[in-house]
Amino acid sequence: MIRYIISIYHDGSMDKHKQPSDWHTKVLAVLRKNSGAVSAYEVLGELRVFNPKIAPPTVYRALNALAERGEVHRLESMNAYVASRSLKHQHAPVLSICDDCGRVEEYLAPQVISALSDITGQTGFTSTRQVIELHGRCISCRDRVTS
Amino acid sequence: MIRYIISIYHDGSMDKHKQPSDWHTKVLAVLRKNSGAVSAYEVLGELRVFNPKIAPPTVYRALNALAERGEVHRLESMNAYVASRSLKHQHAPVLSICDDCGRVEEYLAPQVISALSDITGQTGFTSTRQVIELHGRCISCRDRVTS
DNA sequence: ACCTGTTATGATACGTTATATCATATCTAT
DNA sequence: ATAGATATGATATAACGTATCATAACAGGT
Ligand SMILES: [Zn+2]
Ligand SMILES: [Zn+2]
Ligand SMILES: [Zn+2]
Ligand SMILES: [Zn+2]
Repeated sequence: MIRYIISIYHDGSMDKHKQPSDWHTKVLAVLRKNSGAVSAYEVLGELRVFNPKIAPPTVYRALNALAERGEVHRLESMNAYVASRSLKHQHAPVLSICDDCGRVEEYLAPQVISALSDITGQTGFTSTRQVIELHGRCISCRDRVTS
Repeated sequence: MIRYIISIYHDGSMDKHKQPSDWHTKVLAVLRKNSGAVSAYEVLGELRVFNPKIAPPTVYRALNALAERGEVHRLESMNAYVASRSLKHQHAPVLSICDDCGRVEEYLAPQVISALSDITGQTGFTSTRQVIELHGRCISCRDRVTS
């Protein structure tokens, strides 16, 4: 059954919602613009374009929701976030972070995950979340400067 | 050549140093007392026993120095610290963190590290630091509760 | 159309984690 | 002694994250 609903707003709140309330989409767009890590407060700054009064909990709620859906990854070693590159996540990604240019790449590495579960299997530890982050230097940064 | 030095303090500063200034040792002791993650500010709290006026930079300096020497590990996914268990680190450890009891274990896993360098090797990324943290449930917590 | 319980969003305030900066003290070598 | 390098103390503030409560939107039953 399809219902057509005309919402009635008892105050001016409808106006607020013309500039629509889907922050998730906007947060994701900010992250996708960027090839590297973006902090929650950087996202917050960019979203002030749409609403100068936006507050941290709005951003963190969006980031957490997107992370649960696998659309963004939190870079635990940087307290920052990055948009996901690969569509499906069978398992946790390996994230490489170039400390020179900030670029983050994402790899699906079943061998790594299974090597990890070999280890934990021996000890009885049951892992529900894997954080695998590699810091270093990407190939273009290595080519760019002599060292 | 051995030199015997009698330090001369032009003010009362010698008294401050009877309660000696090696915070590194004290920070490490606090972490070793604990089988799990300890936040920098928890360490700070414990060190107030020795000097109520101790400030965050002192603790962070000690933690960073200890981490560089491999005596403690920073748990990036918890913004906390743990004393190292294994004496020598040929390479980055795998850290398992029980989200129930907080216990942290440390594994040396050459297979994991080499699986990781296989991946990055293909892309030209040169990794200088590896963060590998597993969240989940340790065996004693699994046995303790039915689930 | 109304009531009701549930979920999402807005808003305020606060808690936690980390560092910049500058002053002082200590050490080392000359 | 002096000077440069390194470590520590002290203050302030920046950066990151969440608890809490109020309001709004949504969906189901009457
Ligand atoms: Zn991804
Ligand atoms: Zn780079
Ligand atoms: Zn260790
Ligand atoms: Zn446990």
